[in-house]
Amino acid sequence: MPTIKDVAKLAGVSFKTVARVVNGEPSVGKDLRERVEVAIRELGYRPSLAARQLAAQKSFIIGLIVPRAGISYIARMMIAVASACREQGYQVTTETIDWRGDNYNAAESLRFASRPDAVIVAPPFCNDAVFLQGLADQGLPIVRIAGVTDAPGMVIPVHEAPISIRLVEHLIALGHTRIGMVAPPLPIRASEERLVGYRAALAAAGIAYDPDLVIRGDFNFAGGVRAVTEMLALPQRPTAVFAASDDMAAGVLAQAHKLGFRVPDDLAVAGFDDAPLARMVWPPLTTVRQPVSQIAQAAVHAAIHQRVPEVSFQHELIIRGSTNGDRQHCLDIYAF
Amino acid sequence: MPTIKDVAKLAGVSFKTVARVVNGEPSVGKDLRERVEVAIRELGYRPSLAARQLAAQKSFIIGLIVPRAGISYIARMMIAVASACREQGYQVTTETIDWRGDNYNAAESLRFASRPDAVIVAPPFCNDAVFLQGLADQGLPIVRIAGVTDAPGMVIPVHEAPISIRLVEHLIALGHTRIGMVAPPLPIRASEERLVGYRAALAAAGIAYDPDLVIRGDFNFAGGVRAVTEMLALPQRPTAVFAASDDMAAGVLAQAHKLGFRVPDDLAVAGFDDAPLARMVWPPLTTVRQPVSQIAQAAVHAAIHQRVPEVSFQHELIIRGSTNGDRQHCLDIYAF
DNA sequence: TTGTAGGCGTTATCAC
DNA sequence: GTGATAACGCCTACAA
Repeated sequence: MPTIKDVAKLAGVSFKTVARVVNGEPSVGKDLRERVEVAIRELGYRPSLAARQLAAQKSFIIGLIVPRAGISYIARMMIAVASACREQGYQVTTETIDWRGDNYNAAESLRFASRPDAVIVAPPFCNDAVFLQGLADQGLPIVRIAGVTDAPGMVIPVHEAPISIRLVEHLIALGHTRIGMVAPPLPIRASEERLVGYRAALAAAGIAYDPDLVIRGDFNFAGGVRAVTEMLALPQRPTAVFAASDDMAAGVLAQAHKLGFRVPDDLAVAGFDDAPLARMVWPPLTTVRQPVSQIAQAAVHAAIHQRVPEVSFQHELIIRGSTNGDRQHCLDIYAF
Repeated sequence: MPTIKDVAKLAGVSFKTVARVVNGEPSVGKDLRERVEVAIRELGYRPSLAARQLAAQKSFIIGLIVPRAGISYIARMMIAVASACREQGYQVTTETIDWRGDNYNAAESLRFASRPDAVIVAPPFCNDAVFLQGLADQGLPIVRIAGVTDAPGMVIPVHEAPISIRLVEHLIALGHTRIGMVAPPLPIRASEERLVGYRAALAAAGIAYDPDLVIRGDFNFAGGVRAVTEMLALPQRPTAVFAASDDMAAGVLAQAHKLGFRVPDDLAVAGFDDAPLARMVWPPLTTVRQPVSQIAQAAVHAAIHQRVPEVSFQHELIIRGSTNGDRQHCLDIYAF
């Protein structure tokens, strides 16, 4: 493995000049710069991360903290964060925290061996003040994706109420007036806006809010199954259900099938996330696609430059067979 | 951040003694060792990875190369490899390669900035000799998960024929004689054994092999849709379909629904992988669970010690509503 | 614009 | 058993 000195020798310059070229500093003569670049290519030189880390007292690593549940959103986030980091010459190390219910091993999990320069914290941990304080105490700059509570760290704001309104408006436009909601587990998280949007859309359409039609789930398949079972047993059952995640929507769908309801004729179903799953159930799910890669880019930028960029994210309403009756398979390859 | 010298000063020993304690070398007196351990705890000292990397000329990092498609298998593999590495004091960096069809950017993708000490290569790349040679040329030790072709690197052998036989036997025991197969895309990969097992089980039961009933898919949902469409149009249609992945099985299932076939009454369906998806479609899929974490552990061991451990892996047949008629939701939380 | 000295926190080598 | 001393490859000063 060639070192900076090998390059310097071959190019006939001091190693500091090579370092300047490598780091893109402007103060290098054109001819020297070219000689150095040729030598670098010749030798296939790549700077040693370890040496840079040691000398610069920076790791060039961004930590990413995600839950172990909810694969598709995580996978998308991991991939998006990784590629955003790479563009900036950084690496990612992902810390996957077991999250079952509310019982997870907080700050202790976070003794990153790699000593990241900053950490990006995804939901739901981005709203756990104790957990975040533990990170802050380690002196780590923190970026919270979709943070809503009062806690240490920069926040990448994500607002889901407007798109949720549009989704419910879509259901209302189809003629539904009894619309159930499988809501997010806890009020203290960004996803609560999905419920807020639901209520706003109903109100705007002059439909009374019926608390019996709102049941909180746990973002898992099982939560959807349970919630819809309960709803369908009501004297005035819903004719449409909006689940706050695709996993829960899949539970709603499966249970509807099991109970013999036809979708969307007897019961319309909509989800949230546009997980791969959404296209693989039958009928495919109407849902909302999150701008994950934009969010990831903003988070990485904030992590590296200690400043949240000013951007607004564009969610997308995706209408499929589970609501509008146009029963086609979605055969596109899933784009992360 | 305390250094080894801070610890040494506090403990009143030379920093080399501290290093000996940290690295678990036996040649340290009992009293000194305890003094050092106390000092380490006192200061919350953790050795700097960067410095170790630089001095030892090792990165303590294992590279993992996975395709971008097929989320659940990847996610499980990533998590399993990461935790196996952590147990050994190593880190992982995952390189996700875009793989659509056969057109991926091979060796170029692999200039790991982190200079891993070894790389673990998952399917399908583990059977691409050119690709692997590119890695080998970089001087990287290679571990191939489920490698079957002749190529550089150690191989973690995975055999899927026996469990495939059991799966098809299960279908035969239910009375099926016309059993279709949505086969893996290419013969040159470990998953081909799924087809081999299919044929072996049919032969053992005295059922003639009908090439019309075997259609190769691409491991994606769309492949399952296409394959089953073709099969169901045959003069003598199958009454059961074994798809070589859960994604394809989901395609089979969705298309069966769309065409009005009842599952499993009109058509039984089975998959492979036990992806989260398998429990979220209706009816839930009969499938095969891969021992991913055992495989990952073996691979990590091989990567670190340059030697493949002698282990055999235990696949598991999981029977659900898509074949046996016991139509229950599987509500367990997915265990990676 | 270019080059030199010193140090970052470990491991490895060799004395004691 | 224990402890100096020299690397490891690069960056940050400062000097020329």
